[in-house]
Amino acid sequence: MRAIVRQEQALDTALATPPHWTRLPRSFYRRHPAEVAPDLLNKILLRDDGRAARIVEVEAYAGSEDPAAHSFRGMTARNATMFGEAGHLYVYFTYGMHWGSNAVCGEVGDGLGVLLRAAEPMLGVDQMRRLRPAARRDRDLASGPGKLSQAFGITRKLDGADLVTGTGGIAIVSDGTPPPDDPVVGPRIGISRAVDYPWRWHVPGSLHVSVRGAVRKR
DNA sequence: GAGATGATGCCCT
DNA sequence: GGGCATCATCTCG
Repeated sequence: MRAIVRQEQALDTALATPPHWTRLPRSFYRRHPAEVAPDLLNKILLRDDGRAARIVEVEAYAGSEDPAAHSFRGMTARNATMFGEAGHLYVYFTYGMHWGSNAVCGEVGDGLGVLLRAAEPMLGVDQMRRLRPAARRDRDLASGPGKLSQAFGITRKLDGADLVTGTGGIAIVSDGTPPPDDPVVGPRIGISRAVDYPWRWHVPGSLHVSVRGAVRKR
């Protein structure tokens, strides 16, 4: 309990550092991920040590209506967080080496989420560089789901963290920048089922997205 | 228990 | 644009 209080205070400190950053309400996440995802563009992923990056690319995953979603076949030990309360972080491990970060959406039991695919580093960039020695340029620090998770130190330990309150040491906040009016919409990446769902969005012109132009094949 | 398979990233060309 | 690294999780038996 005391640890939770410390974490929330730490987030408050981080929120106070750049003025006027605000939390998102829980209701923001209690919608279909295809609505939440584009609204997450230009929001800010924030850690309690001050690391911050603007979200520039996302994908929606829609539970039982989406064969590509981890939650498609129902709840398992791995994806249980995805079936919990909206606004929490669902973290999974894949390809034997990469972590993926999702914001849980909808209502309890739905298994809906938005994969955070790429972000533009804003604060704490030195720390991100230390965690991502392979990145040659700053645009490589978080230009992919695995890279983003690595730059933010996101592992299984953060599965279930509350992105609304910051409990767990990570949150998504707003600096008042609205989502883009004209986000780039296209097919999702790195999946083999339901590849034609146009559920990937990114900020037009951003140099920090995972793939620009042509869609990656699989 | 074994076998298959990824919501990928890196490096090289 | 392609090869490869590398293992948790799921599924089936």
